[in-house]
Order: sequence, then C-alpha cells, then structure tokens
Amino acid sequence: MPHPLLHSPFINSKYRALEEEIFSLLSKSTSLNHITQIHARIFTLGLHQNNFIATKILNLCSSTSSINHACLTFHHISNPTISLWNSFIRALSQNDLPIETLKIYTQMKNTQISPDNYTFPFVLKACAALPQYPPLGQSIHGEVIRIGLDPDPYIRNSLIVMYSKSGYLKNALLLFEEMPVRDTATWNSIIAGCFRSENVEKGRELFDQMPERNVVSWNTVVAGYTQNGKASEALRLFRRMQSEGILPNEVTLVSILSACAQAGAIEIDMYSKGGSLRDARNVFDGMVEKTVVSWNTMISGVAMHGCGEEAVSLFEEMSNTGVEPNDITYIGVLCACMHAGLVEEARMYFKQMVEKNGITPKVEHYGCMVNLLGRVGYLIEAHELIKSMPFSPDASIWGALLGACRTHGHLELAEHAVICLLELEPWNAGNYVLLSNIYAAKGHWNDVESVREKMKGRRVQKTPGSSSIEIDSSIHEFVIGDRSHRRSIEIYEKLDELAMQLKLAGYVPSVDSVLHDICEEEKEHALNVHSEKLAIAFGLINTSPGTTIRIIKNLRICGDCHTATKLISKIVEREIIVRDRIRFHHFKDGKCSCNDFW
DNA sequence: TTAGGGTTAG
Repeated sequence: MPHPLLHSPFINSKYRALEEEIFSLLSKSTSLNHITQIHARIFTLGLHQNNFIATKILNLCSSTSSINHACLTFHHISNPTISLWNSFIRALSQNDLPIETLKIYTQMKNTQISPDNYTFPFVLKACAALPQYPPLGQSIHGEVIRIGLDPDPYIRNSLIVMYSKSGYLKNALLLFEEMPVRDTATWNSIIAGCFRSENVEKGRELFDQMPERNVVSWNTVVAGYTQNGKASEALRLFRRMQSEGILPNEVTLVSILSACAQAGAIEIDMYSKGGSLRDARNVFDGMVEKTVVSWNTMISGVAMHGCGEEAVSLFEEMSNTGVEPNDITYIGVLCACMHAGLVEEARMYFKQMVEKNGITPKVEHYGCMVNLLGRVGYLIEAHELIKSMPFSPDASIWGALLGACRTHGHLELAEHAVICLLELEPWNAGNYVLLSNIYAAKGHWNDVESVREKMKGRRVQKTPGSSSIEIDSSIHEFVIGDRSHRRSIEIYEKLDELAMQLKLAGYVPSVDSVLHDICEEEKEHALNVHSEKLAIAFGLINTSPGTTIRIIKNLRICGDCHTATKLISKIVEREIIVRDRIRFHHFKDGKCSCNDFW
C-alpha cells in the first residue's frame, strides 16, 4: 500500500523506485544487524506499512532466527496480504515455534483469508513438531482436501513427513503410493519416515528403488542406519556413496561421526587404522564451505575421542576463518579440555564465551567445568562454581562433583552431593553405587551396607557392568566373573597368562576399585575378572597379532582396568580401543589417549 | 503484480 502522501504519478514512480531500492538492499543483507539498519531507513521513508517489503523482511528474519523482529514487523501492517501471513507463519514454523504457528494460522483464517498452497507446508511442519497431538495434523489434512489442494506435491510431501513423525507410517506410505508424480524430496521424505519408524528394511528397499538420488537421499539412509544402531551399515553406505562420487556435505559429516561413535565394536580392516575418526576428518577436510555446524561436529568428535589438543586447535582455526562460535561449539571445546585435563584452557574458554561471544553458559558448560575441576582435584572450586550457578544444578552437575569426590576421597562433600543427587533422581542406581564405592574405598563397610539397604528398600538395582566385542560379525558380551561363554576355559587361561605378565611388568592392582567387603586377595581376583578384561582376553585369542581390539563397555571403565589395559597394550603390542559410557580410550604402547583424565 | 515452500542434522 503506497504512503498516503504519495499520490501524484511522479511521486508514485519515486515511491516505486524507493521500494525497489530497499528491496535490493534487503536482498543483499544476511545478518540481523543489516536488517535493523535498513528497517530504520524504511521507517524514515514511511515504507513500514508496505506489505511487499515487510514480506521480504519477514523472510530474512526467518532465516536469521530473529523472531522478535519478525513479530514487530508483522504487527506494523494493518492489512496483511496472504504472502505476509505465509511469511510470518513460515518464520514461526521454521524457528521451532509450532504452537505460535498454529495460533497465527487460526488468526489468519479468522480474518477471512483462505490458506493457499504455500501456507500448508509450514502449518504441517508445525503439526509434525507436535506429534503428541496427532488429531491436529489430521484436521489440517481435512482442510487441505476441502480446499482441493491435496494434489500439490509440496503439501503431499509435508503430509508424508507429518504422518511419519506422528507415528502413522501407514498413512504416509499410502499417500506416497497414491502419488502420481514423485520427486526426489518425496522419496527422501518417505525413506526418512521409514527409518524414523524403525522400519529399516522398508527404508532401504525404497532407497534401492528410487530413480534418482541426491546427497540428501544418501544422508537420510546413513543417518537412518546410525539412529537405528546400525553403524556398520551406515559406514558401508558411506563408502559406497564415496565410490559413486557423491560429494558429502556437513550433514553427512554429522551422521558419519555419530556412526563412528557407535563403531567401537566394528572389526573392519578399513576403519581399524586410526579409528573411524579419520573418515570423519577426511569428510571435514574435503568440505569446501564449513559452517558452524561442521566445525561443531568435528570439534565434538575429536573431543569424544579424547584428542583435546586437536579440538583446541580446531577451535582456534575456526575462529581464524571468521566463523563465530556458538553455545554448542563451546560445549565441544570445554568437553575436549575436560577429557584432556586442560584446566587453564577451560577457564579461559569459559570466560571468553561470556565476555567475547555474549553466550550465557548452560548446564552443559557448567557440567564440563565442574567435571574438569573435580577431576584435577579442585573440589572446593568446583563446589563454589556450582553455588554460583544462576539456576538450580541438575543431576549431571552433582554427578560430576560426586565422581570427583570419589576419585579424591572427599567423603563429606560426596555425601552432600549424593544427597542432592538422590533428591533429583532417587531411581538411579548409579548414585547409590557411587556413594557405596566412596564408603568402600574408605573401609566404612557399615555405611556401604546401609546404602545397599536403602537401594533394596527403594527397589533400585545396580546396572551390571558389561563389555562386548565383535568377532566375525557377532557380538560377544561379558559380565564380571562371566563363565558362560563356550570358550570360557581358554579365556581364563589367557587371563591367567596376562595376570602373570602384568605382575612382571610391575602392575599393582588398585583394590579400592572394588565395591564389596571382601579380603585383599579376593579383591584382587575380582578385579582380574572385570568384564572388560574378559572381553580383551577373548579378543586376544580370536584376532591375529597386531590388529586393533575394540571393546564397548556400558559403564565407565574402572581405574584398575584402565591401568591394566595400558600395560596390556604394551605387553601384547596391540592397540586397544575401549568405548565406555563417557568416551573413547585409545590404549597404545602403555599409554592411553585420555592421558589418565577420564 | 512483485516474493515466499517440502526432505537429512550437531
């Protein structure tokens, strides 16, 4: 709508020219800063009532996540056109505000404006984000049919996504099968839906059938396999993707890294040298344009593998290339510092995050700091940091402090932490076990007993520690003192042999790793049959000399097994990779990649 | 009138 003062033909053409000028300015801007500046100019020119320009601004707000700005812009327009409504709905929907999206959609209908083919994909995306209310999506589907827009391919794709995210894969498949024309996005949507609904076979079948695949198709299946716990399939498909010359992008990297994280038990020669992390690094290095997501993924990836210095140097490299770190980047780099015991660096990054990048630390950031300070023995500083937090600490924070108290034998602080922790999660067996471990390490057996009684009273059971190893595509799982394996005799012979070699190498069992109140000699024996040692022994008798042994443990590796595995790696001249609940440990030549911080 | 859309993800 032209400015009321501009009505002569001459001024009208000047108005058009202004409109065009602003429009081209907006087309070139990418950041909120630009938009705000241009918006100020729009006001002085009296163009703030202009629907066309407002639409353009809203679309920019959407891509820059500037929702407040989007609301302000929208509410300045007295008679929004359908395009403006659509752009506002888009901004809300794409910025994870499904309830607000549906509210505005309802408001739009109340003004007698009928939704069109552009409206529904955004509205359906909002419905897909609220799978707990499946009737919502169904009623929108009803409206689509009533208006006669159901043949629209965009809307149909959105319906497929909505149904598969709401747990109605059957409806999604039906819509897919009835579609006269399917484009690659249609195929991608339904394949993603199948994998999301854990129908891996159907997803793969459709992938194999599809006439044309793009990088999203490949990513969908790689991610699908990873999310369904089939890391080896994911990595196999990634190899095929590369051999077919498909250029991976940052989403591929994300999925491949997740697959690598799972791949601890994979015995595949091509991944064995240096671990699957190298695959991820290759993808990363080959990427032409690295976004903050790519950097974050790579930093978290190397952090998880315990390569603290590499994470730090990636972070610095990222800053030098002008990519601004976000909260997730800092979680990655703090996590890396935590695993590598880099206290000074962590303090520096924590400060820099707030002061330089204006990021408010979240519980994850505090968690890393507490964990790290605790591990290196700065228990009081860790506790002070917890007290200074502007929100209530959650279980992860108290858990980190408690773990540190155990390592450093600080009984009083541990009791405090565990009391807070048990209030937050009385059902979690791990908490009782940690407290019981602390008492056991101090020889306070009566207290150990009372914790156990409490556990019994509350029907809590300790998760049994177990370790698994993959040999010839089958998984072998061991628990402490396990004798159920059919090759148990050989395994125990190997263990005895290792125990002897370890003693000769100067290994002294650290008996405070043991929970139970038993005599010293028995304690030593219990340590010797921890699940990870059984899995390693089994690995040694089943693989050829020099190959890497990969173990997955469901809990954190214990202090004694960590020491023993370091020595074993040297004695048997093998690289042993253990993925525990927290991270990867690469044992080689008597050392571990975690530098004994874990 | 002009512009605006759906799939994979840390």
